[in-house]
Amino acid sequence: MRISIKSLHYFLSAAERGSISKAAAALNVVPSAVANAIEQVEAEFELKLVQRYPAKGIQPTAAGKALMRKIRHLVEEYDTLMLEGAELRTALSGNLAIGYYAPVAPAFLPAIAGPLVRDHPGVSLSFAEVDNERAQIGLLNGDYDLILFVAENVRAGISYETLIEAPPYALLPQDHPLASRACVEMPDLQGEALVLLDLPVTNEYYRGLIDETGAAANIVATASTHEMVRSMVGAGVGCSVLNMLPLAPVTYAGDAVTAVPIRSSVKPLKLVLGHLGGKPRRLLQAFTDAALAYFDSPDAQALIVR
Amino acid sequence: MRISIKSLHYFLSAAERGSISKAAAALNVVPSAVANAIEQVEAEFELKLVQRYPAKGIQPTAAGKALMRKIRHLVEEYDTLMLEGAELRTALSGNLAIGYYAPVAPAFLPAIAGPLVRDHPGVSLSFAEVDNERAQIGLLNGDYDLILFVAENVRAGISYETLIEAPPYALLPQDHPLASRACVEMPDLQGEALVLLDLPVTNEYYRGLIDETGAAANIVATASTHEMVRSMVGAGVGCSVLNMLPLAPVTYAGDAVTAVPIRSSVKPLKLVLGHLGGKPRRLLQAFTDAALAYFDSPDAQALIVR
DNA sequence: TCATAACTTCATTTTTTATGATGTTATGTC
DNA sequence: GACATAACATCATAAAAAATGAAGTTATGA
Repeated sequence: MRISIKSLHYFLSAAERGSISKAAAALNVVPSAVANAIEQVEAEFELKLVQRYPAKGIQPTAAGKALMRKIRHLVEEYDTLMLEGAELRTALSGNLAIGYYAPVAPAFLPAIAGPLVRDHPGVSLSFAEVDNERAQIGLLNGDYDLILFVAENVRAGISYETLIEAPPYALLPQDHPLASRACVEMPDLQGEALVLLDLPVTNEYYRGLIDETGAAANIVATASTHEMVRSMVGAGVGCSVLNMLPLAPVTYAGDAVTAVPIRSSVKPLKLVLGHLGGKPRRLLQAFTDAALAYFDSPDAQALIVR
Repeated sequence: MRISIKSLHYFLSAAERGSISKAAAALNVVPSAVANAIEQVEAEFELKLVQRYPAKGIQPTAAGKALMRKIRHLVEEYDTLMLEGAELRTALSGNLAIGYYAPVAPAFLPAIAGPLVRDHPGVSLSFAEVDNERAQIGLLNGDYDLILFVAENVRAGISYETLIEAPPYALLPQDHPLASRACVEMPDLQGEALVLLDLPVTNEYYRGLIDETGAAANIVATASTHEMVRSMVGAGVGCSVLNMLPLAPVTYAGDAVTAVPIRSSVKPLKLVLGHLGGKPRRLLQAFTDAALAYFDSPDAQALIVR
């Protein structure tokens, strides 16, 4: 790595123009700087690359011409890299890798992603559905540009913006006695058959909530996907406690379910957008802005129960 | 051209290893130099490219990984250039462009070129038959690596090695009265019909020689190719004065011709190998060596008449 | 002959890069 | 839980590289 790309560029510039001084003027440096670069390149390759004509200019030799082609190629590659780097930052294009832990994400991510990819040709998004831990690990080791996750046990080095705070709600079969209530409290669920979501963050969270009922919980089923829990409730297997609400009023099985807010002292879950801080790519910024705007709009209120 | 390829290389090295200190050890520099390069690259692209873990190492971000691929490509291109440059100098391969002004060149160039291309795969030679001026101009402006020409009016900047000195000889039809002589002098040709070679260097040269005959020359024909002159002589059109001799004893027309040395004060023509000085490519050096060896061997004596 | 336009050389200044010392942060061992 | 270790961070300083500017040299052309 003895010779700099700058010297190669100076050499090329002078060889192309057949003049050290013309090149120097074009490069905004003094001629001796260019002359120096030429000598440097010749010394590096140990070849005579230009013939000098004291008062007339210079002329590349046959070997010089052969090298010019190769150097021109390298310099173009360099310029391309710089351009691509600038684009990575400034252009709304390229791929954005997003990892998410948000069981109802299909209810809102399309609304955020849709306009972005529609308005900006060249933009592509990769979504990976993972658990809360994997999302954070993936962000930290460069698998994702951005993660959507729950702000519990946030790792050092991850910054985040809150998208929405989702308080727990009771999910009930439509014909359940409590379904017509405007609001319930945890003790109301005492003795009810419960179907719980069993995922890394959620199980701790729901256990804490269940403790408020005051008696041993009657957990009849757990499931690792949100929709399975919902469909269980729809089929009358039991009631559930969840935080975010899909927009569809019926389950996959076609049953209607009802969400009723829970009055509780247990804190809401915070759905956040995590990133690494520092200068973000423009595409990342655009996605972040779109997500924040979405969750700031009334549309997003349909995702929670209050 | 703000960021050097060295910094990019340092960045890449560290990002690939996930460690600044490991990279520094591999690059034989101090870790802070590598840390500096990373900051430089991040500043240049205005992007966060690596996540730093104080006591553990570093981890490229998604944007960092995207750039690593591009930088790796550039660094490889750079290494390739350096290698190609080294090869251009050291390897016996590539193309050598040769310009020549030597009417009997077909009699000896194949003997020089043949072994070279046979023994070294990857070597190719381009021969251009041009006049003495064009050969020199072509060397000076990089069209040829090497020229074979006559050392008359040699331009500044061209160095040369003498291959052979060719004294003038008389070319006679086989049945000419002078053909049996061991040696002639210019006055012997007085009154003879003459066929002369008319080319930039040669016409001046032969005029000077003809002046020695002492009387007005009887020039019955001139031609711009050596073989045309020879064939004219073979057909009995007249005698000629030439310097170099093809190995074939007969002309294209099938006639036998005889060469008889001329005792004269006019200096022989010097056939030389011209180049630009400075560090030559190895292929150029190899060709030069082969040419010098050939003209040093007894074979070459058959090309002149003494 | 002289002015001009190029290249060369070289001492000096400026900028960039590398070093080395010191501090901080996590890991793992006793 | 103290301590050794292995990383990265920071920063002043040293070393190296690049750029400048001032002569000097060599052709060209008026």
